[in-house]
Formats: sequence, C-alpha cells, structure tokens
Amino acid sequence: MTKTPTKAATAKAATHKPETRGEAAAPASSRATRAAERRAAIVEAAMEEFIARGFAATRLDDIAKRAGVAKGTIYLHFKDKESMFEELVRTVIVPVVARLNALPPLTGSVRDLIEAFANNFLKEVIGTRRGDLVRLIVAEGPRFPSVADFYYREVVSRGMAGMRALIELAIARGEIRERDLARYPQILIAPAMIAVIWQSLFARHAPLDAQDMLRVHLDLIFGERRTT
Amino acid sequence: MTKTPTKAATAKAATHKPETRGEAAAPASSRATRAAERRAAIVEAAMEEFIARGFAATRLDDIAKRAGVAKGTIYLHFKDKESMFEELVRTVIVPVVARLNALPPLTGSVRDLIEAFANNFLKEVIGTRRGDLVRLIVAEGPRFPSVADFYYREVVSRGMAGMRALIELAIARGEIRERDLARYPQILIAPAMIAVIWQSLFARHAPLDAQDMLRVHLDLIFGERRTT
Amino acid sequence: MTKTPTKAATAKAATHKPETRGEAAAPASSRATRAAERRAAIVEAAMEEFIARGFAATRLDDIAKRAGVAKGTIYLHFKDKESMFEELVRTVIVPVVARLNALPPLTGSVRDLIEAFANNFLKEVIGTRRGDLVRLIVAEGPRFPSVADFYYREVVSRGMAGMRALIELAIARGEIRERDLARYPQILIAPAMIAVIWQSLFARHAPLDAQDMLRVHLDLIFGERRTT
Amino acid sequence: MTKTPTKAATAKAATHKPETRGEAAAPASSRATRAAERRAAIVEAAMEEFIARGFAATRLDDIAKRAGVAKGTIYLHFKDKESMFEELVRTVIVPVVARLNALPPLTGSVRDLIEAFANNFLKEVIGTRRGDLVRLIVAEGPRFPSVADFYYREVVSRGMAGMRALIELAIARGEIRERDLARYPQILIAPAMIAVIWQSLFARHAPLDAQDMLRVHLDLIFGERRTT
DNA sequence: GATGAATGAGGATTCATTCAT
DNA sequence: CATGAATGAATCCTCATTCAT
Repeated sequence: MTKTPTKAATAKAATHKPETRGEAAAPASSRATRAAERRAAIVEAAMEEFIARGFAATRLDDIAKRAGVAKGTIYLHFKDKESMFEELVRTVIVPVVARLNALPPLTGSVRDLIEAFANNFLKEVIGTRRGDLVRLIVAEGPRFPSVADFYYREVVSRGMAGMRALIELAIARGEIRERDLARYPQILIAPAMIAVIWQSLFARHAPLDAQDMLRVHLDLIFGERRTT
Repeated sequence: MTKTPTKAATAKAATHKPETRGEAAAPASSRATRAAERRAAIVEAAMEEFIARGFAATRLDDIAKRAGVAKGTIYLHFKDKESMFEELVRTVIVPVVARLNALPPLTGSVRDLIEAFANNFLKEVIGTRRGDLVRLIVAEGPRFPSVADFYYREVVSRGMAGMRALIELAIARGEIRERDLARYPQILIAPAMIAVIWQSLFARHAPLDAQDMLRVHLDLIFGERRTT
Repeated sequence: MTKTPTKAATAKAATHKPETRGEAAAPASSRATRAAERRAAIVEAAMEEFIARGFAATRLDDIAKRAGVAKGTIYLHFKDKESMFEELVRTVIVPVVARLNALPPLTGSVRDLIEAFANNFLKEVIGTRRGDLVRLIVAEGPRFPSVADFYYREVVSRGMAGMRALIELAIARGEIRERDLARYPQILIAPAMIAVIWQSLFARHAPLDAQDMLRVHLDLIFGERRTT
Repeated sequence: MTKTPTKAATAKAATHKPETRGEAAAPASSRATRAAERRAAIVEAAMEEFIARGFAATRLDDIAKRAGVAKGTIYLHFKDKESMFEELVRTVIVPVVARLNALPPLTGSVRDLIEAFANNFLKEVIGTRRGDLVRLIVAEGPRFPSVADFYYREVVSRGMAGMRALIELAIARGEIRERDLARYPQILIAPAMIAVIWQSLFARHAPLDAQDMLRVHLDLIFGERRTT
C-alpha cells in the first residue's frame, strides 16, 4: 500500500532519475529513450493481444499488463484504443515497406530474384507474428477503413507494382510466357497469401509445406527448372 | 424478412392444421412455420451484423432489431451469442457443402468443368454475402476453433479432395503438364480466394476483374486456350 | 412441435376426459375437479421451489415444469408471482390452523397433553416440508408483511393463546411452579422452533435429537418425571 | 458514510505521507485509507440492502447508490454478488466471534455471568442490525451452504461449547439442577433466538419485552432469584 | 380453459477512459 | 511522467407476464 513514495520529495531535486549512474557514465536511457522503450513495449504487447483476440475483444488492461505498464500510461502514447490500433498497424508495417523499397540488386534471372523474395517471405512472414498481422488486417479491415487504406496504399499497391514490373521484365526476357500475367500480379502472390492464412487457421488439421508449394507455383509460372 | 404475413388471413379459415397448402398459396404459417421463419430471420440478420462488425463488436440488440424480433426471442433459438455464431456458420455453410457434393456431370474437358465451377464461384461467392462469410471465418477462426474445424472439415478438405481428383484426371488426360500441382490444389484455388478477400477489402481502391483474372490463371495452368 | 393435437377435435365430444372410466362409474373429475387438481399441483410445486430457492430466486418456469402444467396456466389460478406466494402460504397454513383449533380432549395432565402436542409437532413439522415453510416465512416475512401478518394472526397468536391457557391451567393445578411463564408462552415453544431451524441449517454439521431435547425442556418446566 | 472528507484540506500541508495525524484530527485519508473506507461503506450498504430485501432481490445498483460509489467500484472489492454476500457475512461476524472469545472474568455466580451475557445480547443483538443479520443467515443459509458452514463453525459451535461449559460448571456448583441441560445448550439460548426473530417479524403486532422474558427463562433454569 | 412462443424491462458484469496522487 | 482507483455507459442474458392459437 501507499505507493508513490517519491514525487513530492523529488519534485525539484529530481534531475536524476533511477537508472542514473554517476554523472556522465551512462547518460543514455534519457527520459526520451525510456519513453520510446515504453512505447515499443506497448506496441509489442498490443500486437500480441490484437492478434490473439481481435480488436473488440482485446482489453487494454491485458495490453498494459503484458507491456508492464499501467493502464493510464497507454493514454500518454495513444489517444484511444481505436487510434492505438491504427497507429500500431502503421508502426509495424513501416519496416516492411522499407524493405520492399530496398529492392535487391537484381543480377541473375528474374526467377532467382522472385525465389529469393519468396524464401524471405517464407522465413519472415508465413507462420510468424507478421503473418498473423496480415490475417488481422483481413479480419478488421472492414471496420477500420483507414487501416485497410493504409495497408493498400503502403503495402499492397507497392508490392503489386513491384511484382508487375518484375513480371514484365520476365516476359520481356522470355522467362515467362503467359503475357496476361502482368495484368494480375495477384496470381503470383496468391499462393503465398493462402499459405499465410492456412498457417493460422488450418495448420493443425493439415500442415502445409509452404516452401514446396511456392516452388511448384513458380515452376508453373516459369516452367520447370532443369535441375542443375 | 416476411414477418407475420398471415394471421388475420388464417384466423377463421384455418380450422385445418399446419402444412395446410390448400386454396391459394398464401396461408401456411402454422406455429412451427412461423418459428422457422423467425429463426431464419435471425440467422439472416446475424449474418449481416457479424460480417459488418465481427463477433465481439456485434450487439445482440442490433441483430434482434434487424430480424424484427425481441431480444429474448433470440434465446429461444440459440443458447448464447457464442453458440449462435457457431450454429450460424454451420447453417449457412451446409447448403454450400450440399452443392459441392452434387458434382456436375463431367462430360467435356476438365478445364471446361473447372471453368464452369469458377464461373459459378464468381457469381455465387466472390463479392457476395457468401464471400464475406469466408472472410468472417478467416477473421474469427482463431477465436472459434470449432468454427475453423467445421469449415475445414466440411468445406476445405472436401473442396481440396475434389480439386485434387480433377487435377489428377487432367494430368492423366494431358490437359495439365505440371504434375506436382496435384499435391497443392491450393494453388488452383488461391486466386479465387484472393478475389474474395480483395473484394471486401480493396474493391473500392482498385476494382478487380475477378473473372478475367481467373481466366488468366486457368490459362496459366491449362495452357492458353486456342480461341475458337 | 405442434402440440395441441386435441382441442379442436375434442371440443364438443370431449365430455370424457382422461381419468374418465366408463360412463357413470367415476363421474368425478369434472372440469372443476381437474382445475382443483391442477391448482393443488401448482401449490405443491411452488412450495418446493420457494422453499428451495426463496421467493425472488424461484422461477415460474420451474414451478410450471414441476407441476406439469404450462407457464400460462399458473396465471389462470394466481394473479402474479407475488400473490401466488401469499396465497400459497395461506393455503398451506390453513390445515395447520384447523388442527390447532381442534384441541385434543384434554383428559390427563397438562404435561401429557403438551407432550402429545410436542410429539405431533416432532413428526409433522420438525425436519419436514412444513418445517421448512416456517423457515421460509422467517426468511421472506420482512418483504411480505401480509404473509407475516397472516402467519401471526392465524398461527402465532392463536398458538400462543392456546399455550398460555394450558400454562395457566398447569399453574393452577400445580404442575408448573414458575408463575411468570404464563406471560411468555414463547419460552415453552422456543426449543421447538430452534429445532425447526436447526434441522434446515445445521443438521448436516451436528444432528440434533429434537425429541430428546424437547423432553429435557419439558422436564425443566414441569419438573423431572418420575420414571414410571 | 464519510466520503472524501479531506482532499482539499490536505492538498498543501500533506508533504508528509499517510498516517499523518498531526494538526487537528482531520487529514489521514491516504489512498489506502480511502479504499478501506470505501470498502467499509460498501459492506455497510450491502448489509442494509441484503437485510431489507434478501440476497436475490437486492440490486447491486442500490448498494452502490447507498454506499455512494459507482457500480463498478464494487467489483474492485468483490468478485461478484455472491462472494460479496459471503465475504460480507464473514466481515460482519468476525468481530462478534472476537468478543465471544474474550470471555469475561467469571468471578461471581454462573447465573450472574449468564445474565450479564444476556443483557449484552439484548443490547447488541436483539432488535438491532446485528439481529437482522442472524435472520438473514437463517433465510439465506440453505442457498449459501458456505455461509451456513461458516456461521456454524465460527459462531454456533463456539457459542454452544461455551454455554455447555458454563452449564456444567453451574451444575457442579449446584446452581442448576437439571443435569441433562448440559446436553442441550440450545435450550438455554432458544428464547434469545426467538426474541431476535420475533423483533424482526412480529414486533409491530405484539411488542415483546425481551429482557423480561429472558429473566423469566433464567428463573426457570436457575430457580427464582430471591429478590434482594 | 391450456398452452408456450414472444416480449422487453431489469439487473449483473465488463471495460474504455479519466484524473487525483 | 506514471499510476491504478474510480467511473458509468454499454451489453449480455433472464424471467415475469401476455396473448394468439
């Protein structure tokens, strides 16, 4: 009982805060840094909870507990539950976008590039927390147009544009025969998306070898690879 | 829809009981019939609401209002909100299953059959309430394992088995070259699923010509069709 | 579904009802009789439920089920739940009152008479449904002044008056020495009441030999009996 | 009672924390203290309501209103209505138990001691809120076995044991002749219990001079007192 | 008279949000 | 800045009562 034993006493003299060690030693962990850490912890915790329960069924209490902060603290970082959700998606999506933009060099064949991309997707998205986020967006999209908008604008449309460019290049180079494919990059991506959804819904009924499936799909598009 | 449409009309003439189908086409509406109608109205209304808001955010009150019944009436048909959701999915899915089982004749080529199937899917699922239901299942699946189970068992596994059989037949007949495709019927279905999701999330940003996309996809799998 | 298979068909021809055996044989069971039976069944069922759960927690649904009638039927006999409770107590109490009035002959000693009375109370009240009713009245009395009033008027005051008369007689005859006892017949009755309450609350923790206790109490009041 | 009585007063002067008892008698009111006060207010209010209406008919809303807190606050102190009731009885009973344990010295005669006890009971229980609690336990006991258990264990069995010891002592000293009384301390207590119940049910029909009744009862057991 | 489906007011409980400390 | 006690609107569910059959 009787928490808050400080406050009054530290009010003025409290230039130093907990972690403070000596004078200059570890000036790090400034107030701003600690705030950022807290925010990160909240985002992380919120992700977990929203993915596990969906937006409406998630309790701020649980997020706070998981993040190790008090409920009120959340409101220092986010206006309310709704905008927390929206900002959350943004925050988590941004790095993904960054990576998309950082197109790899593109030296060998288009297929090699796409295969590399697929492998990366396999490791980083399918069956991971990030994959669950995709499912979450599918789930909550209709109730959060701004989220769907953002996701479309930042991820989908860019990804599609990139894919389309690659497909066109592959067609030009003769790697892909089906010329109409360029109009529907979705076809190229579809199995990957299905894999994402499959893993969160049906994995336990029927495990899916996503890597092999994606390989087959690429074979279908690029023609079977002559095994080296 | 169709609330108490009779009553006044049957008041006197209805000396005969239930199934009465005499005279015109009007009466019918025995107590049992009315109950069934009510249940149907509730199911219908619940569908709309759950699709629009998700499970947790849907208010029983709104379902009742939309169905034109009192709140309490819902509890005459369903134990609680949760089992209503579960039964609802079952109820709506069953007819779909029935249709899946009613395999079409299969006379011409496999491609023709699949194309017919795709066209049907296009009309009946993509962009319709039924399509939204699929998205709903994707959204709520993790929180309703029984729903995901049911859906997997009744729809996914059966659909996959059927597709696999068709693919194998097509391979045997030489319609499809990629032999590994039989291991992943998901690849065949993926674009259709993507179309379903696309329509509810991104249609307004970028309309998708699902029919054309599916055609391209089939061309990819079966080889381009020599336009008659 | 569709119960009520009779009604219309029996409407006129139904002079005979279930129990009806032969023509004149048992003309009884007229409509009025059946109604009375139903009412009795409801009263009986209500007693059980009210005793087990108290007034507020008892569901009319359960009473109806236990009585084997439809919920609506209850309203043909009672205005509402509240007055059902009140009438119920009256109905059940009346026979008790009748018996109280039917004072036994009074031949031998007053002690013999009271002992006989105690034994009767032991058999008919303590540890029985009737005893539970007493507890029920204690429980609901404050919320049902009319019930408490009725009980006081019909049972308590009469019982007290009767006891007082007996005590005075016993004092006059020299059976009881403590003259002031006539002012507090409650003292004479108290252990019996305690036994009633004890049986429904603590019997399972510590069984009480009510008969022996009452004997000891009478010994206390009348002096120990010279064992014959 | 006593809602936030401080606050304004302590605002500035309260550089020192909690238990502050300086200056006048006012401040104190730390957060923990305030919580305790609130809990006490809820317990107090709940007592009143439960006694007045019984468990099932009592509305949490009314308790909150009477306690001067919001509905939700109750749930910060109690898990639900049921455990509130159970804890409530415990909370209120405990001090009583404490007093029972604090046996008085026992100098003079046993009768004097019991008389003192009776007078205390008269003042503290009969016709008071505490007496009503006894009636409440009788009323709700069957539906709250844990409450009946607790009450039996903490109050009844202890009280009975104490009474039995006194009775045996009185018998040994020759103050009481009826040796069997030791087997049924209930007889000694019965009139007091009856008085408790009488006051809440019939007081307004026929007021009872409980003190006088208890005196007569003790005369019956110990023999008439030779008025000094 | 009987029935039981339908009603909707009422009440327990939850949880996002606020704010004094 | 951080905290978490307090709030009360919102929501699920129950159940006494009605009434068409």
